Formats: sequence, structure tokens, C-alpha cells
Amino acid sequence: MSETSTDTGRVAPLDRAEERAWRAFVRASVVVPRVLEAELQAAHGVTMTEYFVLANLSEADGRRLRMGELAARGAMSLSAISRVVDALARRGLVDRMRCPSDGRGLLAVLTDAGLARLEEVYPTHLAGVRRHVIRHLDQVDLDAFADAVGCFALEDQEHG
Amino acid sequence: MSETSTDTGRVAPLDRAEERAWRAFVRASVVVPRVLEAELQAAHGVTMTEYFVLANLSEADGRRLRMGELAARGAMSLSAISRVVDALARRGLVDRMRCPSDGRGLLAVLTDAGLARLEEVYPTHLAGVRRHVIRHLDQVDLDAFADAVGCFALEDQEHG
DNA sequence: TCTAGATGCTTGCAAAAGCAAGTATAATGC
DNA sequence: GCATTATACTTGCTTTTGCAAGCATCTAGA
Repeated sequence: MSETSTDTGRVAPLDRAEERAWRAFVRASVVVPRVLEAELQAAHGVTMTEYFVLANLSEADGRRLRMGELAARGAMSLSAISRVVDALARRGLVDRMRCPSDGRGLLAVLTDAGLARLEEVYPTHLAGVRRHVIRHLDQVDLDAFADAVGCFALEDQEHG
Repeated sequence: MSETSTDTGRVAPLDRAEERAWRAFVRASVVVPRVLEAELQAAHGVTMTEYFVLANLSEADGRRLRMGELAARGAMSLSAISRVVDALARRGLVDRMRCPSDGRGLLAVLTDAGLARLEEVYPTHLAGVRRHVIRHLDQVDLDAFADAVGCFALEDQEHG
């Protein structure tokens, strides 16, 4: 009987260290985005999601990406991205343009104004990330951390 | 010139390992809560926040806690807790009761039905946490992880 | 005791985001 | 070439949550 869904039968409770790790993660995953968002909002009137879109576009070939690609990178729904890009477009920070190779697709293109804005916002974001996150990882093996955390909530690749 | 707010002047960009760690964390902090929430919702019609409240009450002295205490433990706003407890109370899983030692305070008290419900839901949650999080930490020092992540977004205790 | 301010919680409101339904375009089968 | 199905995105609706305002109660000072 193969299982796509969660197998719940007899799972060992978390031991003390596991419990601590789990609670720390939960708290951080609530608090960090909120703090960073607040800083960005206060200093530049930009949300984290907007920053994320601008940053990803700036790194992309031709400073443009399809909506679906943006959604995938942020692990967000298409509808969320759609509205964020909409908001950025209204402020002139991105343009929307039909995808030449696929008429269904839309490209979000970073404008010069958008790039300039990103460069304004970047230091705030960077400082926040360092201060609230990276700074606390000095006793941790960053690669091991990234390997592990990068796999969170990824479905088992090996089945069994 | 002392700084309560964020100091942004000249911060080194993230190096490759830092960048990886940061991105892994961001993705995990978006995806893990969503997956766990979906599992809980699908299996038992309970949100993560509701689960959190039930679980914390079950561990508390007299199975009761004040609203503010619940909010602090979950790093949530009082308003969110207020509404969640409201929803649980409507389903008979908690009772509300004025705090005898402070007439302004309210206690959320876990009912027997609430405890029974928690015991139903617990295995699903535990399995999800193991599967989506703990399982991936096998190469990581759990204590170091908890120490580090538990400090995320905490303000500098030493000033300077 | 009486007043002023602080604290604990609730509620109105607005923002963000997911789901599901709708629209437009592409790809497939005949 | 035409009909059917799939894909890319948008929009309406709903839920969740934080903030700010409001109300009740507690505490401190005169």
C-alpha cells in the first residue's frame, strides 16, 4: 500500500533537543519575516514580497522573468505574484510585457526606476538580514545549515 | 550617537554560504508552515494556530493561560490570539474565564473536549514535524541549531 | 477617596495571500 | 483545420492577521 499522504502510525515524540530546535524554528519563521518587513516598510515603503520581486528581476537575464518563475522562486502562489507585480507596475518599478515565445505568458521587466529603487532599499535589507539572522549563525556550519534547512518540507525523494 | 534603530552604513554583502543559508531559511519559513497547516487542516480541520493554543494550554498549570501569555509564546498579536480562542470556545474546546487575580485578564482553559481533540490531532502534527523538519536535521547539531535560530530577530543584548 | 495614567483584552478596519473560477493562448488528436 | 484539453495568468472571494481605537480594570499619587 504505497503512501502519497502522511503516514502517522507510531511516530516517536520529539526528544528535548528536537523540541527545542523545532520551537526555535517556528518562532524564527514567524518573527524574522515580520521584523524585516517592518524595517523595509518603515524605511522605504516596500514590502518583503516587493523587494523579493525586484531583487529577483535584477539578477535575471534581461532583468525580466515570467510570473510563474517568480512565483516558483518565492514559493508563492501565482495570484500573490500577480498582485505584487501589479502594485510595482503602478509605481513604475516594473513593466509588464507579453512573452514573445508564449502568448499566454507575461514578463515582468525591471525598469531603471525599479533598479534604482532596489539599490536604495538593498542596504536596509542587507543590514536587517545580517543583524537578525546571519549574525546569530556564527557558531553554525553555514553549509550544513543551508543543506538541511533547504530540504525542509521537501517531499521524500527516496520512497520507502 | 546611540542607535535604537537599524544601522545601515557599510554592511558587507552576504558571501556565498551566507546567501545560501539565508535563502534556505526564507524558503523554509514560507513553506513549512504552509505544508503543516494544510496537513492539519485536511486531517482534522484545525489550523496551526489553533493547534498551538491547544498544545500550550495542555502543558500549562491547570490547563489554563492568560491571553497575553499565549500571545507571547506564539509571538503573535493579542488580537490574533483573541480571535483564535474565540473560535476554539465556539467549538467547546476551550472555556474563557475571568482571571481571579486581575479582573482585566482572561484565562483560556482547555476543556476535556479540547484535550481529547488535541490528542487526536497530535500524531498528525508530530508526524509532519518529523517528516518535514526534524528528519532533515540529522547532520546538524540540534543544540547549536536551536541556540542560533532561537536568537533570530532578537535585538542585540550587548550594545555597541 | 478621587483622579490620571497604565495595562489587558476586544473589535473595526485594512492589507496580504490562497483557492477556485474565469479568460486567453497553446498544444494535441482526429 | 477543428475540437478538445492543458497551461499561464488574473480576479473575486474568503481567511488570517496586525494596527489602532475603544472599553474595562488596575495602580499610583495627591
